[in-house]
Amino acid sequence: VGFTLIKLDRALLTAAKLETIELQYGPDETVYEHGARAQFVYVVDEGALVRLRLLSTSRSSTSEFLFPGEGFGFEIDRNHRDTVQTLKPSKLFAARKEDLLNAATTDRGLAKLLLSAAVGAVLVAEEQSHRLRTMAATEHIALFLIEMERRQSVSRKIDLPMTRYHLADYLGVTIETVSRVLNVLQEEGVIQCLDVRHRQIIIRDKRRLQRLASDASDFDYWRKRNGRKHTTTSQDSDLCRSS
Amino acid sequence: VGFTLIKLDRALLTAAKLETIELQYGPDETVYEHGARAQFVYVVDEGALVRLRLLSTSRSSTSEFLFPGEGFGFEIDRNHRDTVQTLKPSKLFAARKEDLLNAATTDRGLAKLLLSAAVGAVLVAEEQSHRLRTMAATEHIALFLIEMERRQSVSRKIDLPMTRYHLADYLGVTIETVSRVLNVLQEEGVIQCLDVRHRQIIIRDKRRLQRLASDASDFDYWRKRNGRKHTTTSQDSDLCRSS
DNA sequence: CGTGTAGTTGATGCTCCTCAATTTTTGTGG
DNA sequence: CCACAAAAATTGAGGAGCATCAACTACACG
Repeated sequence: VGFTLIKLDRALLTAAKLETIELQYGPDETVYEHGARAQFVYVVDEGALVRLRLLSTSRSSTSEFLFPGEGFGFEIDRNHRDTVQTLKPSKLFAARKEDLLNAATTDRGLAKLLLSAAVGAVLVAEEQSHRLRTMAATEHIALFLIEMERRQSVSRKIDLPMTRYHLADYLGVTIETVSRVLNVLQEEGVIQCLDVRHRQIIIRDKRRLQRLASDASDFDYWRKRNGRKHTTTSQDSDLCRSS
Repeated sequence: VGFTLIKLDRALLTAAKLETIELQYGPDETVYEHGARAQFVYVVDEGALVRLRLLSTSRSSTSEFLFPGEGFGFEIDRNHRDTVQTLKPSKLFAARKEDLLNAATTDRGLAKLLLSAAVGAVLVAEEQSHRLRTMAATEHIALFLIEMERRQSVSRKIDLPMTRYHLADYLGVTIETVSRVLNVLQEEGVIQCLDVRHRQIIIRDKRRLQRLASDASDFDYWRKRNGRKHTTTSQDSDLCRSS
């Protein structure tokens, strides 16, 4: 799954042949904030970023994470509705939104690409809604790990550049739950954590992880405390082999 | 909030000046199914519909409800990814997707409208994700009622044409929870149900409902069972008067 | 070496789901 | 119009799943 407030990507900006500016950021810097003028659109070249909403009183809500090749920042209105921050040192390409829109009015192929990008972003956002409605914490985290592996293409090793807070806000659970689930996944040998902060992970049993992503009802992080709940000895009920 | 897989609406189709077909449906009929060829885009003229995904094993997941003036059915790919069904007798206008796209290539204003519609759909879908992440059942249902009132413009009286199943799948809770919450809202005098099936509702205390939509921690449907939990006498904590 | 931040771990119980029984409504044929 | 069955909605008991709060550990950075 790619992403974003209109799913721009590197291919789109290349197709548009726009003048681009190269931007370098350190860790934990803000690219733009909620309310800022939306003059540019961006594509990630290196690094990792997070797109979020600042909420009134309580904590923020993470909309998505951004990796190389993925774009963000396109708005129809004059101002940004979200905030984007770097998670580690990052390199971006920025192009003027006006230039992109102008190019789209003359180049029909580009206009169609732009529309496809927007429709793609709707599909991704609706998929996320669907997951939040139906998936339990363990399933959700398992699926997240699988997608992180796909998006980072550095085979098998996953780098989680975000904090537990970002991760928890994105998945709709608490940081404690994320911590516990990752811990049990490691104890069970499904994943292996390389560093102390558990931000580098290797998937050891991808099949199992995929099964957990579609149904984790026989696998929960409190199992060790309570003992099992389903004693039906169905440790591999073959019904969910969808993906 | 309007909606949809690219937020088409009546204004957009009018602007496009396309040839449209008028369609009449009875209750519980299917407009199109998942996988069907996506040849047309639609706008609701009368009635109410539901857009959903059919899931593999378990029950379906409701993406949104559609009311007069709202559009649906736009796809970039050749096939529909969702299913749309009527909730009651409905009248639709349909236009050829090809005609719309062709019109957009010659009319730049229309192309921009189309793009705006798509970006608007992203915003709505992300808002929905945000709610599913952060809101509790009572808050979610309260907000749903408020939005239904806004969208139906027939002042104060809300018509809920969907079943409890659709409602529950849309909000990410069970039908029992929906039933219980509506019941307590009625007992508390916040709403009043006109018919036996609780499908016609009048909002009696909109302020209270708005407060519940942003924080229902001092109001829950099991309060009568357990007694209160927060005895802090903060019955109107003015901090959230955002909308 | 303290201080701060990120993350873990444990105890407790709220929130809501699950399952089952019941009631109400709708639809159908006599 | 009235049985009858099927569907929709309500209601209750009980407990699963996860949040909350608090204490704790480990590293990072002056």
